Formats: sequence, structure tokens, C-alpha cells
Amino acid sequence: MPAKQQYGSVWARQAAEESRPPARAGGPSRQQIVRAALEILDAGGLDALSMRALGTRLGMGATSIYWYVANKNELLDLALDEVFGEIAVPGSALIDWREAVSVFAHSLRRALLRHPWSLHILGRRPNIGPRSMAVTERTYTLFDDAGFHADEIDDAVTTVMAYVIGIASAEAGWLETLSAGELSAAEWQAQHEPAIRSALRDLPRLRAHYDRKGPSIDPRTGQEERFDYGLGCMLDGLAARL
Amino acid sequence: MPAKQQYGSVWARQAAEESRPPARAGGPSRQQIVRAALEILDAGGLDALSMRALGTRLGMGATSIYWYVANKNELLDLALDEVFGEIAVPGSALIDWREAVSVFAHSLRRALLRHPWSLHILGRRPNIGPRSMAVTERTYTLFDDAGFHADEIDDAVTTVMAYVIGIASAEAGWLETLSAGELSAAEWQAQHEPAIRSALRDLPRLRAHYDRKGPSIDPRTGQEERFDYGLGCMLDGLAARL
DNA sequence: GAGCTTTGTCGTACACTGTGCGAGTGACCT
DNA sequence: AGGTCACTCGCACAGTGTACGACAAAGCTC
Repeated sequence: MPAKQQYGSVWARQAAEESRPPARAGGPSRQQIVRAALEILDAGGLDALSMRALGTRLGMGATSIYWYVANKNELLDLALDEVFGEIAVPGSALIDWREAVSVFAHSLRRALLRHPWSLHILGRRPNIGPRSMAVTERTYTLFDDAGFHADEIDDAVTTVMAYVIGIASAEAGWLETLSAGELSAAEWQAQHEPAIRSALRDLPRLRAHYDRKGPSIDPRTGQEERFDYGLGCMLDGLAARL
Repeated sequence: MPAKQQYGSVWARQAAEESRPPARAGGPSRQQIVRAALEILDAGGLDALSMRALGTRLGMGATSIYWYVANKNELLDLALDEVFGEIAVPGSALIDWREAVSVFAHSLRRALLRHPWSLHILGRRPNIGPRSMAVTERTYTLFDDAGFHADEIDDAVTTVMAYVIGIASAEAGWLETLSAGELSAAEWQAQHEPAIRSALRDLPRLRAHYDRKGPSIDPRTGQEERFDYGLGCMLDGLAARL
């Protein structure tokens, strides 16, 4: 049975169709296709992933992929869920919830930064793959076991995820502009120095900050500390609601 | 002088070239082009904005646009900065900083949700337009006047922005999947009910939450409250560091 | 074995994208 | 009158996702 269009996402289609038989022995499985897609995405970002490129990497025609996947969006859904398979959520048994949430947040951030393209998909498609939902489940459990009120667990989980995704999105965007232009941070900085200087002319507070940091602000320095600062704020605020 | 390629962003190019002369009276200004782009983007999202579509809306050829703008990315940079022109940041004179930051956060969220496409640009291009930097300046001022330590102002601003952008990204993504599929929330829900049910089979905590909310969870209900919950957490955590 | 269904592959084609190039047009200045 | 500048635009190119229909080959039933 070919992969039919008409469903909003892979997950809906998978549930609607009877589970696919084990398939013939020889051909590439959908797993392999997704893995190849991940390699292309990691190497060259979202723009590098075309069906033709993926086909040649798999040693098959571009349109053959459509046997396994209804369209490119389904492929991206699968790739995104793969990223969430890399995320570790500690159980609440051994360490206290603050520590556990912090470990989870760092794990999520690192996974997203390993695959910067994932953030673009995250903002465009509903994230309801099985691995993603498993992560959410474990995070729910964390807050539940910590004793959060049932009505607030959802809010708390959403809050943490939003913060991590927001931070990661900014960091990944920076990574991608550099790699897209094949620039070092210093080169980019040099290219934009005049523009920034002239924009700062009427912005005294920012200018002071800029001058204080010196002319060589690579936004990537201190990223981890900045992340921890905001995460600490979140956790303090959450703790106060416990 | 035509718009040359070779610069990483509009802002760098604008600063490098001498300021453009007032131009001939008749033709459309770049302002008008950007405004037309915004209309297309608001109506149909990022995918709807093609240079040809923009050209016909302006009553001109597609390639004529390249006289005013070096490439599509520059156009998107300008559009994004336009969105940041809609954001209000209250001064710190009249109300206390918590209230002021909250007003800013709500203003930012609403602007991003009015233009859901802006979040995709935000994740891809450095956000250094003049209006955006003016917003950042005012937010810096807010925290500065509140008495935050100079080293932490940057962290605090980043934290708030990351949270708002993270939340808005999720909300906008949901908006866009609905409008892209031309579905109501109920229709989408119906389409994915089986998939979600089967995914929840092994996820008791999520299943409990799902059942408690009833089968009709429109993620859009209570969005404002959820936003306020996390924002409250942030502000509490920030206040503790003051 | 023959014949049929299922699984899978692929070449071609279509509509559409961003944009480089070079010719053309009209207004303004000298 | 002639030249320069500010613009406009048609054409073309390489590349995109994917619909379609013709093929092939494996497995099942008789």
C-alpha cells in the first residue's frame, strides 16, 4: 500500500491505516530513510534536504521515497521526533525535582542545538510524535511526583519547554546564520560593525553595554551561563508555587 | 544605484552605502513594498509570499523589486523589523518594573501572534533591525532602572524574550497548522484522535490529563492564563535576584 | 508450472520558486 | 541636443515538491 496523502500528519495516517506488514526483506526501511534525512539535515540544514538529494544518498530515485512517506512534511515530522528520542528525562526517584527538571532542560537544549533545523520544524508542525510524547509524559511525571497541583502541571511543563525552546531558537539561529554565510563570528561582527554602531547612536543603554563588553562580542560566549540564569529564575518561580 | 548582493543583511548594506537619495517622486518606495509584503504575509503566511505575487500586488514585475531590495531575505528582515515596530515597552517612571515587564511581554506576544510568520524569520535571521533594537533598548532601561546588576541585565532581558518567543512559537505553530489545513480545531482533533489515543496507551500521566480535560481540548483555550503562569514564574525568579 | 496480487521503483512532466542578465524607458541635468 | 541616472521588465536557468503511469519482481493460490 502506498503512502496516501490526505492526512494532516504521519501519526494520523499511521493510526488510521492498519500497521504496515514487515515489508520485503531487501529494500530500505522507513527508518533508514529517516536516518539518511537526519544526516543530510545535520550536515546542511533544512535547505539541503531535497527529495532528490535524499534519493541519491539512498541510491534510489527521488520519487521512490513517496512509497514510504506521503510527502516531505511527513518526513520532517519523523525527523523531528527522532530528535526527541535523544532527550533524557531523569526519573524523580533519586534526585529532587529541581535538579531533575534542570537536567531535562539541559538535555532538551543540547538535543535541539545538535540539530538546529529541528527548531524550524518545531515552529511549523504539531509535535505529537511518540518519542516527543514520551518525553512530555516523563516531564509530567516529574512535576506530578514533586507535588504540583494537578491543574498546574500542564502550565509548568509548558513554561519550561517554552523557555528552553526560546533560548535554543535564538542560539540555533545564530549558529545557522554563521554557517549559512560561511563566516566566523569575527567576520560577521566586522561586517555588521558599522550598522550596529550607527543603530546604537540613539540607544545609550545598549551602547553602554556594547562598549562594556568590548567590540568583540561573540554571542556564543557565556551562552550556557545565560541559559542557567533564566532556568534558575523559572525554577525559583515554580518552587514558589509548589 | 541598484541593491547589491554581497551583504549579509539589509542593515549591513544600508550602513555601508551612503544613504539613498530621496528617489524620484512617482515610484513606490521601499516602505510601500514592505507594507505590501506584510499584507501578503498576514493573509497567507510565509509560503504565500513570492516575489511574483508581491510584484503583481504592487502592479509591477517581480524582478523590479530587486531594485529596492537585494534579495528575499532582506525583504524578510525588513518585514520582521516592522513587526517589532508594533511593540510597546512602557517606561519605568510610572509603574513598577514587574508591571512594566509584564506589559512588554504581553505586547511582544500579541505582536508575534498577529504575524505568526514572524517567528519563522526570527529563528532564521539575526534580529538587529532598528525597531527591534529600540525595543531591546527600552527593555534594558527597564531592568536597569529597576536596579538590576549591570552584569545581569543582559541575562534578564534574554530570559524574558526567550520565554515569550518560546510560548508564541508554540501558539503560532498551532494557529498555522490549522489555517494551513483549513481545519477547525475540532476537525483537527477528530482527525488525530485515534493517533493520540494509541500514543497515550503507554503514557498514563498524560492520559489522565487528557481524560480529565475531556476529549475536546482545544489548545487555544486558556492560552493567556498559561502564558501568565510562566510569566509570573519568570518575574518571581527575577525579583529574587534583584 | 501459470496467473494474479502486492510491493516497490523510476522517468517524465508540471507548476512554481528565487534571481542574474541585459535591453529598454523616461526624467532630469548640463 | 546629448548624456546620465533611476527604474522597469522579459527571458532564462537551475532547482523545488510531487502527481502519474509504466514497469519490474516477489510471493501466493491453484
